[in-house]
Parts: sequence; C-alpha cells; structure tokens
Amino acid sequence: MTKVCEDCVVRDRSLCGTLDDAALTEMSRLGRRRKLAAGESLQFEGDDNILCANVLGGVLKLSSLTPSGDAQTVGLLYPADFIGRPYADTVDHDITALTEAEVCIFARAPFERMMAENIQLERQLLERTLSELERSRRWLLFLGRKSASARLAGLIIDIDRRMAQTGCGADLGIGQLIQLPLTRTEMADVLGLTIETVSREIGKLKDAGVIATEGRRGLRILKPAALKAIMDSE
Amino acid sequence: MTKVCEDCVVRDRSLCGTLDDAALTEMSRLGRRRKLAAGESLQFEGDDNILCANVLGGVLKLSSLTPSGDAQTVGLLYPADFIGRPYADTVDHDITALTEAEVCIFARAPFERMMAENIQLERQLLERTLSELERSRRWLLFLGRKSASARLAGLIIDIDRRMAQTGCGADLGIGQLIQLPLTRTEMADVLGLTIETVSREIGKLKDAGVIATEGRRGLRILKPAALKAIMDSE
DNA sequence: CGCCGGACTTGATTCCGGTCAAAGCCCGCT
DNA sequence: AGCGGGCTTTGACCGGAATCAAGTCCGGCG
Repeated sequence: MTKVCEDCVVRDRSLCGTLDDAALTEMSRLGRRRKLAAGESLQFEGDDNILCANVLGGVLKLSSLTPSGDAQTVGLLYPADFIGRPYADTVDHDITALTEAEVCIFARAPFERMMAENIQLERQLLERTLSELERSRRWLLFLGRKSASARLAGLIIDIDRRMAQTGCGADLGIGQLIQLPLTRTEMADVLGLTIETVSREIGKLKDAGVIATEGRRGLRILKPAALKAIMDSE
Repeated sequence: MTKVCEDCVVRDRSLCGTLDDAALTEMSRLGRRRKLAAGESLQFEGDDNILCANVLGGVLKLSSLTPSGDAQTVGLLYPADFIGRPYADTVDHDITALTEAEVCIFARAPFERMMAENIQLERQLLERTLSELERSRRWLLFLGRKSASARLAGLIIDIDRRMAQTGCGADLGIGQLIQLPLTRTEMADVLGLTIETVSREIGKLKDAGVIATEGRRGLRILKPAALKAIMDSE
C-alpha cells in the first residue's frame, strides 16, 4: 500500500485500481497534488492540452462559453473522476472548481507513456470514457425534451447519488442534509435555464413539500419518489 | 490487402487501420456484413448488449424515448463510425437506420477478446470515444443555449461536413446538392424541437437566400458564411 | 394520368421560460 | 451587533417555440 492509493481516493473506483505495485510507485512519482480554491480554474478552452488529472476531493465543472457570452456547463466532476483528453492538442472546455477541490495532476506526455505501458490503465480509461459518454447523452435528452422542473429534479437526484457514492456526506435516506456544490447561477448553467427559473422551480418543490432547503447550500429530499416522478415527467 | 479493408471503408479512419495482417484476417473472420433498410433498427434500449459494429455505409441514429413518449436523438452515425459499448451489460439507446445502411457486426465477446489482444484496437476505440464525447458535449451547448435557427444551422453544417468527409457526395463547395439523410421529424428529434418549428426555420433560411431546397431531401448551401453566423448566434 | 397517402408547410393561439426590475436574505466583516 | 454586498427570491411583462388545426405538395401506384 503505497501512498498513491490515498491519492486515488477509492482504490477500486480509481484509474489506478488495477495497477501492480511497481506501476503504482511510478504513478505516484509522476503525480502532483494540487489544491484549488472554489472558483479557481485548472484550464481554459483553447489552451494547449498539457495535463491529465484525477479528482481527489471537491466538485469541479466542465464548461464552455457561447460566442454570445453565456455559459453552458457540460459536465460535473466528482472525486475519482478523470480530467483531461489524452492524444488531443488543445483543451475543449474550461475546468473550474465549484467547491474547494483537490486534484492529482499528471503531465500529459508521461501519462500517455504510462498508458502505453499499462494496458489496464488504458482499459480503465476507456470504460470510464464510455460511461461518461453515456452520462452526457442522457443529459442531452434532458436538455432537448424536458421541462424546467424535470431538469431540476434530475440534477438534484444526480447530485444526491454522486455525493453518496463519493462519501461526501449525503446518503440516499430521506431527509438527509445535502450540501449543494453549486450556486443557483451554476445550476442554471448546467440546466440550460436562467437563475430566476431555477429559483422559482426550487420554490415550487419546497411548496409541494418534495424538498426542504437550509440556508443557501443546504438541501433535504423529503419525497424521493415524488422527485423521481417529476424528473421522469415531461 | 485482405477483404476486411473494404469492410472498414476508409482504412486510416477505421478501427482496423493499425492492425497487422494476421489481426485483420481474424477481424474479417469475426465480422458479418448486414444491410439495413431505412427505418430498420439494429437494437433497442434495454436489450442485452451482445454486439459491436462498424458503419460501412448510410446514416444511422442513436435515440432514446422519454417516459412521456417523445424521442430524442442523441447522436448520428456515419460511415466508419463505431457502434456499441464494450463491457456494458445492456444497451443504452435504440439504433435505427435513417437511410439504407450497411454495417459490419461483431459479437461483443470476441470483439472484446480482440481488443485485449490488440492494444492498437483499444487505443483507437479510446480516441474515438473521446472524440464522440466531445461531439456530444458540444451538442449539449446547442440544446442548452441556442435558438431554433442556430440549432438548425448547426445541424446542416454538421451534416454537410460529415457527408463530405465520408465521401457521400457532398462537398464544401457553395451550391453543392446535399441529400439530407433525415426527414423533418428526424431533424426535430435531433434538435429538440417540433416538426413545425423545423419547417418554419427552413422556410426562413430559404427566404433569406442562405439555402435552397430541392424536393424533400435535397438541399444546397448558398451562403455558408451566413449559415455559420446563424449557427454561432445566440 | 389521376388518385391517394404520408410528409411537409402554413396559420392562429397558447404557454413556458426569458427578460427586466425591485426587493429580501444570508453571511462575512468590522 | 450592525452593516454591506452579493446571492437569491419575487413580480410584471414579453417573446419564442409548442400546440392545435387546416391546408398543400411530393411521389408512388393503379
């Protein structure tokens, strides 16, 4: 058990899960931990693509700016998620920390060399990328076809599940307090809505007794079944 | 040059591009060509995931049905595109031919075995999946933030580019006749709009002299720059 | 050649979510 | 505790796309 196991947080969910000890040692030599403050960016769209990373803690977003100026978040990154696009020359999206976050950074070139020498690593990354593609396609369906309330319900359910998986406090139990990693503006950017609409829809869910809020970031799911029904409704 | 090279259409863009002759022979032994009529489906969401395939000709769509009944197309598949999700147990989306199409099918288990034995294959699939993820994320931005006219312009430009790349007749030249692989309904499913809105927006583009239509499927881009400007506009 | 059916277009109206504007509230700071 | 500023809520109004409802056109077939 070398130190890199910690670095990758949850051993069996991380990229490094299947590596032998020699490879783990090599990875730990290549990786560099870095803390990010909330709002701090790791890279911007168009930058030279020089790094890959693993999320150790916190939540980050992947986003693009439209030519006309408003933002669309195309993905959220939780602990054990992978950052970066091997083999590409430039970076496709901004990556910004939503909360305080910590990542384990690898320079892209040596990371690619590690992949060539450890096929398990490449295989892990392939499976992960396929899942991410699937996740992204499911979100396409939300943005293309679902109402504001269904989108919001979907986001809340997704956050709840991801927070529970990464052991960041939440649990699937009813009434558990979840600390939202996003502001209203950031939620609007994910959902393809405006901040006002997000606020109104949260209000409706509260009025219906489906959720309760606590301060700006705190949230409790009181009626999971109702929330799921709203997500599935058109 | 074994027969499989034909199967994969464009050698250097296909999955098999980097395989040695022995592996190519093996691939050709495993693959089975299949023709699909327009409208015919290869698989449905929820099916057991038993196959992978390469698109040889024609255009197919990847789509999901919302619980409430309407369809969202989450991706279009052109010649040399890969179909399937190795390592997954079930199928995530319906796959349906939009035009007459031809695919080269592999059973999933032997395909995965081939991947394990030919790391170039795995590497190719990884790069391809990363590109596809990027494509999907860019489309998220369209569905989340763009108006009907910008979405339509984006789709037309994408179709034009993909048809040109796959040598299916179109060319980037002004006024070239493109045969649209989709009906209005199918365009609406991709764009997250209704058929009426698609029709109206096509009308506007015609009135503005940006495009011209020829029958139901024929289309000419008369002012590429204007079309691109509309795509980039909010 | 004319008919038929499905795809497409066009028009009238409705409604969801955006926009603009004005409070209200949380929370860190002094 | 009091204050200030940014985040959030709430309200009035507007507009773009959906919906509902006729038509019209293309293309295949007898």
